Amino acid sequence: MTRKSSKVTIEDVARRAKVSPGTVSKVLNPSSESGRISEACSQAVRKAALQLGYQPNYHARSLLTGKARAIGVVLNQGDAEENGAPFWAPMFNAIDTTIRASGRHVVIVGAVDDLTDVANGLRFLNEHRVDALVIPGFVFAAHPISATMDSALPIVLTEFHGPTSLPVVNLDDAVGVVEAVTHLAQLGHRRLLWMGPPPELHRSCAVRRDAFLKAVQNLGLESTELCLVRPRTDQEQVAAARASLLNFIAEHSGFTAVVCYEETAALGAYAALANAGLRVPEDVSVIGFDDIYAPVAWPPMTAISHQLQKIGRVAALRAIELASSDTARAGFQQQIEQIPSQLMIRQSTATAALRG
Amino acid sequence: MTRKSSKVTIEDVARRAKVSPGTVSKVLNPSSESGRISEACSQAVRKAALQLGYQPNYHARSLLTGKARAIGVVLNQGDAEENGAPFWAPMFNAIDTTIRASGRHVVIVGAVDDLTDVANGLRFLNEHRVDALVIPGFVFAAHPISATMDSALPIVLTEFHGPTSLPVVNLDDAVGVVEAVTHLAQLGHRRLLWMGPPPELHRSCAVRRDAFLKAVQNLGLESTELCLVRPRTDQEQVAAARASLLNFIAEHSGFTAVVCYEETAALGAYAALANAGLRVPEDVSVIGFDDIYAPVAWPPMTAISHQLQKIGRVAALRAIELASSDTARAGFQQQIEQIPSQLMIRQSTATAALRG
DNA sequence: CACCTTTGCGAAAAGGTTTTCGCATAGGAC
DNA sequence: GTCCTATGCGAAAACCTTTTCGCAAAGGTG
Repeated sequence: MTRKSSKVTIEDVARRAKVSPGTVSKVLNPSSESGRISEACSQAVRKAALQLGYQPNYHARSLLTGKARAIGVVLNQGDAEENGAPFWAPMFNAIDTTIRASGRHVVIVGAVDDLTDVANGLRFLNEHRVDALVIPGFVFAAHPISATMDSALPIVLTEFHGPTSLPVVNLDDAVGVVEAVTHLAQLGHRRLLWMGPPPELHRSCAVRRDAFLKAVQNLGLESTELCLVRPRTDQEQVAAARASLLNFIAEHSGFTAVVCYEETAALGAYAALANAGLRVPEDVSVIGFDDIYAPVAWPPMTAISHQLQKIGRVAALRAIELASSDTARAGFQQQIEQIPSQLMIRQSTATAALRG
Repeated sequence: MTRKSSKVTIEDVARRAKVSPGTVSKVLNPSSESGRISEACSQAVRKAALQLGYQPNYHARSLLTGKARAIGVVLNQGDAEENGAPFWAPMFNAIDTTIRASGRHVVIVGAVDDLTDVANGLRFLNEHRVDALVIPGFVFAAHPISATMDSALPIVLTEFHGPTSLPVVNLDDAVGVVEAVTHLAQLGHRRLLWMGPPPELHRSCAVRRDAFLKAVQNLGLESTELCLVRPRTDQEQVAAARASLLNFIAEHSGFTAVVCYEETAALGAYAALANAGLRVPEDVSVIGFDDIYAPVAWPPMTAISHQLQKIGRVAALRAIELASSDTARAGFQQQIEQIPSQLMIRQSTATAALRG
């Protein structure tokens, strides 16, 4: 158990096992079929390596093979102000697990909205010679990747809706919304309320709202709409949604269920309904979107899941695939993967009350 | 703008600028004082590098210098079940920002509770020859680092309370609890309720509770205690806390404020109080701990911040420091940094009501 | 004019691994 | 006993950068 404190090289192992460095390499990387090794020799080498605590030098290997066996990931940290965007934690979780399961590792670069920072991160990833890249669409949209990146590097985009020939993994927002409306219809709800920011604000605002309106129409229901202002922080969003709905309730009535563009709006709805003396779900059912905060609301919130874990896993899988296929970049045909959003039914939805 | 698609080496640049590779290196890394370069030559090299889109090979450099200019980070992903522990997102955010600001990068390994996984990650980090390591205490406690890691590698622990000679960055749980009790006393509260798991469950359970009890005593207040069961998921914790408090209220009364071991308990308290017909904060004040969910509760929850960002930043700083000082490991004297938890006052605390 | 100093740049080694190529030895066949 | 083959292992090149050392040329001084 002699452990040389610092750097033990392949040569040290070779000396101890009384073989050549090349032989040690062959024993330790049985992949290459260039030359067989006797069992005795193999044993000796392995023993020496163990005794010396040998660990191959990652950089030497990567330098030679040209492969880093690493995948670069750019992550959206949101603003430093907000408490760190708990949003992408599940996604990173999935990416990391998937990539490490493939024997690779993750080199990560957090992207603040600051663009020079993004550029730095990308340059870094490129110098690192990672085998592939996973990039959130908003970063890609904002930064001219091609200028800094080796164009031969496989790239997978998440949540990107512009024109591109790169493989993309997107959330299909509409599926879950349709599920939600259907779920409400089955519970006997006839008059629904949509709460969300103006559709112009962002593509997803329009998509989710359109899906809602279309589903309502298809099922022969009625709907009203409450258009929200949208402050930046989560806390302000809750407060704004609450205030809006409270105003709205004072003048309108008749809806028995609310579907929200996002969770913070739904949390605001919880508060507004309580203040208006209405119970969730006995008087009004509420459905949120994203499914980060929903489980800890009371009652536990029925919500449409953003499927962050699934998106992360699929994106990582795609990246691994591209990284390993040497015939890579064969993908003339673009691959767009749509991950369906999914309704998670909890306890904020129930049979429609008879309200007028 | 001729961009050779793939690998352009320092030699290519040298050829184009009609100088030697060594000269190119000297121009591009002005750090080394071994030999001055004429302005004309410098210009030519820079131009050639730009035209070719040269980017130095990270692995070649690291192999030579023996330094990766990278810091390894092990992160607690919690169980795959839970939706990805939004908990550590702010901490990673801070670590990443700090490390990248120092010109290094982050090699990350997510630690599921699975120990063989941790071992793999650690081995990986070691092969990678990172310059320092940031490891959560629970991982360190569970895994015999010394066996796999080069012992010369600087390591910084976060949230570790066992005996060790390694530098540690911990949260000082007590400070915020004292602030919280003081805050309540100033608002006129005299009878407080503590809600938390049994103190034996975990060190932090005892520490926070003890701080609470001592503060109550010092300020001449009274307190009761509600001991909670603690299921694994956040959703179940909310439900359990709610049920417990609802029972408790039926038999006891007289407290005007609740201090909770964690946020999920506080969210449960919100729900229980509402169901019991008590308003927050008019009838009862509530204080939570961690400050992840607190901002989106309604009313926005006064909570003790776990200071994840600060812990991350300080740990990263310490790691960078150890990585750069070549005299490193000089630290005979252990450095324990205590980050004070901090009360974030929002709207779930108010002047004490007159309840009996 | 000769010699010395300074300045600018090239040559080459080092760093640790992988892999190809070729050599040597052992075993079998005739 | 000789020749051939198969098998096991060593030598050395290649990967790309950094850095030391030394050389050469230019400029200044005696």
